Amino acid sequence: MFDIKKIRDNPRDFDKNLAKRGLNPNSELLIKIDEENRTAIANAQSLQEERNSKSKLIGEYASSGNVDEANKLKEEVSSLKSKLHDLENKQKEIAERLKLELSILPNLPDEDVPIGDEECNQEIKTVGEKKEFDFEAKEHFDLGENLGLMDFEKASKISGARFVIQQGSLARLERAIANFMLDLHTTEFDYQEVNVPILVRDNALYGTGQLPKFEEDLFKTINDYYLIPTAEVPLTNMTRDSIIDIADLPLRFVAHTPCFRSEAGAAGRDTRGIMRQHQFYKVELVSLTDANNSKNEHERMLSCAEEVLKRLGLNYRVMLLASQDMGFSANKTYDIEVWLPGQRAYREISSCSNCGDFQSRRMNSRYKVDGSTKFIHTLNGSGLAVGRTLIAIMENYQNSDGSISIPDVLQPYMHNNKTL
RNA sequence: GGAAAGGUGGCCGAGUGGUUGAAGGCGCACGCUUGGAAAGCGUGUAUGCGGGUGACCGUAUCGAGGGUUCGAAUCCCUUCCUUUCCGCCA
Repeated sequence: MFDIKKIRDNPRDFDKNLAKRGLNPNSELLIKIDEENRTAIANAQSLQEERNSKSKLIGEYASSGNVDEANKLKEEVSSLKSKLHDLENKQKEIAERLKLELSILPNLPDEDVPIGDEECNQEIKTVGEKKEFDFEAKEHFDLGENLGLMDFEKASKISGARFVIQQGSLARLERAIANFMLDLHTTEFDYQEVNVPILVRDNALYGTGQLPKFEEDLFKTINDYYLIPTAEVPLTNMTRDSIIDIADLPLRFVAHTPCFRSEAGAAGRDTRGIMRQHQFYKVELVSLTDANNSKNEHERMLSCAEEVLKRLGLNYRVMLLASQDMGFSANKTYDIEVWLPGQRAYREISSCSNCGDFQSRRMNSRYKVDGSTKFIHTLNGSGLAVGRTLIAIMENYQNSDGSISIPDVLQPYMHNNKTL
């Protein structure tokens, strides 16, 4: 969400930044609505002033017993009412329209974000080596089904497409992955573990930017709750409508939750396996910082997510997303892509975004510094997507007999077994 | 699900129709006092919007939205949230 005053002051810069996002210039329209709004405010206010001052007089006349004067004024004010009502309604309508126009605009890219679509994403670094096999590496769903631990058919009978049932040691491995991540982030990286609601109201989703524009990506209950598409929603909203002392920043939260996505626009993509499910687990990192520290925090968050992959011995690369490939609320995003030998491709396993004050304006999350209040900066990142980590482990640790070795760091969570 | 009580400023809390943006307290800031600190005393201390170069003026905001009224924190309706009791329940 943008400050209309900034747009008013610098419309050309604003439009230039929109262009980086691949959007048409918009400042002219916004400024026009804003002007209408301000005119409407001025009109309504002058009538309000008249009403207020005359009503005060009525009070004075009434208390001094001057009934005639009071009655005369009452009639005058009465006659203002319908006109004032109309003006106020008109102003509200305009203000709503302005707010809607502003709320569907994405955050603008930071200056070091490459301009363009996903072709322009920049590879920042690669860590580790692609695993080589002396046999043909299988994809995770073949491995899982062959082991009898992954069942898509059974799941589809219960819930339809894009669901899976995992059993036995594989179910345990997924839990182990999540526990390992939570332990790492809480004990080594200063993140506080939080257990959050996974049903949320529209306000929370508005705050993080999923609403009003992306409702079709969400699942909604018949009682108007939404299932969270990511724990970013509840975690970031932890500071909604509040003012934090700068001494208490940064706040770092980590949560392990199921995530629910309708995958409305993804028909035909990743239809096999657990790559793209309606329901999946994710360990999510959220940091809330002051305006001066979000850039550092962003790098730090990326390194926290990377550390998970390093300790699991997985080959990955870090991509700096181009302006048109970033999510709605982000001003800068790093994706971490893990190497999947079965697919022979790098696939996204984490996305770490700095949202600046874009979300906090929507949530009204502020901090206090030297007596003045400012909007906090919000950051979120997967640390990591649990289901996709499971895929990576299965494909990278597969053996020629179809068994899967368990990475060293996970063995303590797996009864010290070495394979499944 | 039934019954009831509440939601007021950074925090606590008073306020049931009239100059109340809102008493009082806490906190915070500045000043006085002190060798220094504490205590004490004094002064100040919400936010958005509109207008003005500015001092400042106007307007809105007492959970949210609507209504009654010349005038609403105060009355009415709707809604959200919190708490208590009963019922049910993982």
